[in-house]
Amino acid sequence: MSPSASLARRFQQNWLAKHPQDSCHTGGNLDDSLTSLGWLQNLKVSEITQPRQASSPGLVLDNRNIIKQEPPDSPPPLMTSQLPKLEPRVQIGDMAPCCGTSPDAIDYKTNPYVKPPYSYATLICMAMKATKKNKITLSSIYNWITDNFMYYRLTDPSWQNSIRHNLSLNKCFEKVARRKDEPGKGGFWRINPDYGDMVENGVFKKRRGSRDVIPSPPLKRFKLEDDDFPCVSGMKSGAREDKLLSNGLYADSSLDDDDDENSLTLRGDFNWTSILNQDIDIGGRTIKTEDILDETEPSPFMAMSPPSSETNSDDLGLDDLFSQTDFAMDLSVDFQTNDPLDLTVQGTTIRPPEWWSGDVVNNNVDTNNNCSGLNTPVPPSPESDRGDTMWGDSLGLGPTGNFDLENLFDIDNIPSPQL
DNA sequence: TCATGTTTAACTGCAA
DNA sequence: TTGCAGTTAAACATGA
Repeated sequence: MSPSASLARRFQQNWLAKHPQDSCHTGGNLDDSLTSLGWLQNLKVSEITQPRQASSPGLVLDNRNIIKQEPPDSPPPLMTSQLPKLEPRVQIGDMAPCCGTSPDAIDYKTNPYVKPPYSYATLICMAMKATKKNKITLSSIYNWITDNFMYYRLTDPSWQNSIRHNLSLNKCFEKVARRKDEPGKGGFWRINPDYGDMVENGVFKKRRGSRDVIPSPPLKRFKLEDDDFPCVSGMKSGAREDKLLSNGLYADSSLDDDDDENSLTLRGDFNWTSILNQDIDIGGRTIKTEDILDETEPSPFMAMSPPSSETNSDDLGLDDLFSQTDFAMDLSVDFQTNDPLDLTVQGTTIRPPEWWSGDVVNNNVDTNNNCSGLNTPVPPSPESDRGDTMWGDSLGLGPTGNFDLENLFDIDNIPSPQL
């Protein structure tokens, strides 16, 4: 078992020992795993969109921030037991990169060939779950889906019609009118409280499978950028404007200003081992894990624990953090297919240590929105400094260096969040 | 003009 | 076989 898998298992065991109520939806009427959406309650969105097993050789940053290829026995992501037991259809003729792998190994986040086995209603629920607020705009639903499922990023946009159709037709979804003083187009959508129980107990079935798999990549809208920066490859040209941070990473605008203006997401795959066993070097300072973990404030590390079933989704609790917080780093190119992969990285709400005043001297600011490279720590951009999160626009920093989070998975060593 | 939202219709696959 | 759920396509209206 790989180190990450071992850590994850240890963490899961410890967590379940402490929170037996989270031992899941195994009883009652929730055991119909195909039709139950009870798992949505405890869903950590990033787990769905990250591979259980890399479909292509993973690339990681080593202790010196040098990109290297991950060993073939790359660790699975954490807590996959919370995923619904769906069985994506993979048909003969599917020459996707997942060819030769089990359906479980399909990485829907990067695999453009296989349609995710989730119904549109489920996708909408996921997107709604992923937003910090209890309402979401249509465009944010689009963006969330395209951000988390490569298939929809590249395929014909007719699926958006189906999303709208679902929102309008499905009584489980409710439109929330935009206030007159609120700028923007269209209204908001949320899960109808009257149907909340139905949603949680499973009203949506798995999507039909007949047209789930297409024989060739649906590259109708795919366009490589003119430059060769891998971090921008795969972005839809003009479709949306992610904020390019000064370190070459993208701040995710999928949860747009209507939903979560403080959210920065880092998309793509992510090697937990390389992250969890390292200190973080920022601006020449090494940040210890314990300096980041703050029991009074949410952090990505807290978010790696499964949500308590007692979490109130209306509060900013772990539930929100699960959906908000991803740590991911995808690196350049899939060696098997040469497909460009998303290089952006996710993370939210790491509070900077006290000494961090935002005045770190660094000359690597790239004001031309060009990639500075993943390995180049850069200071905050003055004009975009909101001072809200270490990973946000204000501080365009990536995890560069080492941080040891071995103890992270011993939850006894972590203060329980006050929910 | 385009995004958003509604509605209708045809189709497929699954389960009873 | 039939009904239902889900998908897809299309037409149309509305508003920014």
